Amino acid sequence: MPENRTIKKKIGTKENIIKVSSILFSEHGYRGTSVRKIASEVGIRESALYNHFKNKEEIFISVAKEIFTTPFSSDEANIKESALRGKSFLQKYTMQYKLLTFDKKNENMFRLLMIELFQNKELREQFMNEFHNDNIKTLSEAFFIMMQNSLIRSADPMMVAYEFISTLFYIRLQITLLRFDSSSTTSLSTQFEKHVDFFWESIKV
Amino acid sequence: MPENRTIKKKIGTKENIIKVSSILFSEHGYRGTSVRKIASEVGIRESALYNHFKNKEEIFISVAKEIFTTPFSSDEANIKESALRGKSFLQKYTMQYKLLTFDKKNENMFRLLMIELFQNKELREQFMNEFHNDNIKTLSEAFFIMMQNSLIRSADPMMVAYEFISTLFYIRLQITLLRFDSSSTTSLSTQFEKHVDFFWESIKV
DNA sequence: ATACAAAAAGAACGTTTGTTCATATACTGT
DNA sequence: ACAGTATATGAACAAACGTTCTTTTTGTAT
Repeated sequence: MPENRTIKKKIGTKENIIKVSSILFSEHGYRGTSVRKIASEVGIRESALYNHFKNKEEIFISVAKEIFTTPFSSDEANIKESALRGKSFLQKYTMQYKLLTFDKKNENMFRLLMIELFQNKELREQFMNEFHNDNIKTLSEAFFIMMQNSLIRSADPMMVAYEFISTLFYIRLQITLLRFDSSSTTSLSTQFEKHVDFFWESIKV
Repeated sequence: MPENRTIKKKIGTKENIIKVSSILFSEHGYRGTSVRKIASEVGIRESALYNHFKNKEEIFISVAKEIFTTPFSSDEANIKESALRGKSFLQKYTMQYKLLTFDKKNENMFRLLMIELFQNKELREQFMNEFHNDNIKTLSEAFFIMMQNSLIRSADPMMVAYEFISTLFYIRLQITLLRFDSSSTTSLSTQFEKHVDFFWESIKV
């Protein structure tokens, strides 16, 4: 059983299609990506695609599945403990967010999300629910704990979480935009840390 | 000379094309809008379009011009005075931003911007320059004045402006998303005001 | 080696796309 | 009323699109 032939050739065609498609979709969008382009990039004819997927939309669905499957905040259980550390919790959280921003795969998926957001109702709902609400939930819990322990001033935890996450999102969008044009992100890369500093000064008691 | 025939019929065809196109583009994007669809919506044949525009892209350019021509902050001169009023300046600024968010025309242009942002390099640059930097410039000036007059705590004015504008943007994006699906925005519509309140509490001295 | 299933190729299909061109109609100034 | 220009029409085009066939090749289990 020759597992992998030369270097890493014998990767399944189906996975290859998804991989190639995720790059193309995240660069040119759904409409801007033709099945012929996908096929040629995979190295097969377009008709061969249909041995693996029913149609183009099914390919997109397979790709889009990965948009929201981010292993973010793997340790939800011990939020209560880490939230007690106040600022360093925010720093850790932000660092994870920054990592996603610069991670090639997550970057592509974020770009795809932005491109198709207004073209795909399901994506819109997932953005509002999973992407937004999950983050708000996690953060507001942490802020609530900080308030209980008088680490930060009293306010609506959801509101504070909203304020915190919105800036993270905006930084991520700008960085993703710059990187799409291969522009320098040096002036923005420290924005994450500066945001935490500013925000902590804003809420600390 | 019969100026306007029945009600307001004799509006020029060219303006009509732009008007119709701006709606279609902002709903389905550039690729998702065909010249035939535009023509039929205007009430002419697709060939007649080419009497007014060289090609499809020229139509888009005419539409896209209106994205950044927002009569925002009409009174840039008296920023120094209004900034002295501290929080009420932020409230006024935010109210203008909120108005744009809910204004049908500006809403469409914002949506178009978001849809085409990753498909159009020129749009990306304009977003970073005009859309972002102009706002940062205006706001940072105001914050600088507030600091000079000890209305707010000392910090990098650009940084403070960035923090302030990023949340405005995020609220706008979410509202635009919800309104696109005709969903209720009641829970979000007060977010603008709450943001100003929270932010002022964060920076006031 | 043979048989069978999976995957790829090649050709073709019906649409839709943006655009062009020759022709017809409508409007405007003299 | 007439000429000239601007605008609309209808037909046609070449190219690209997603998809569906039939046929060939490949890989695998017996």
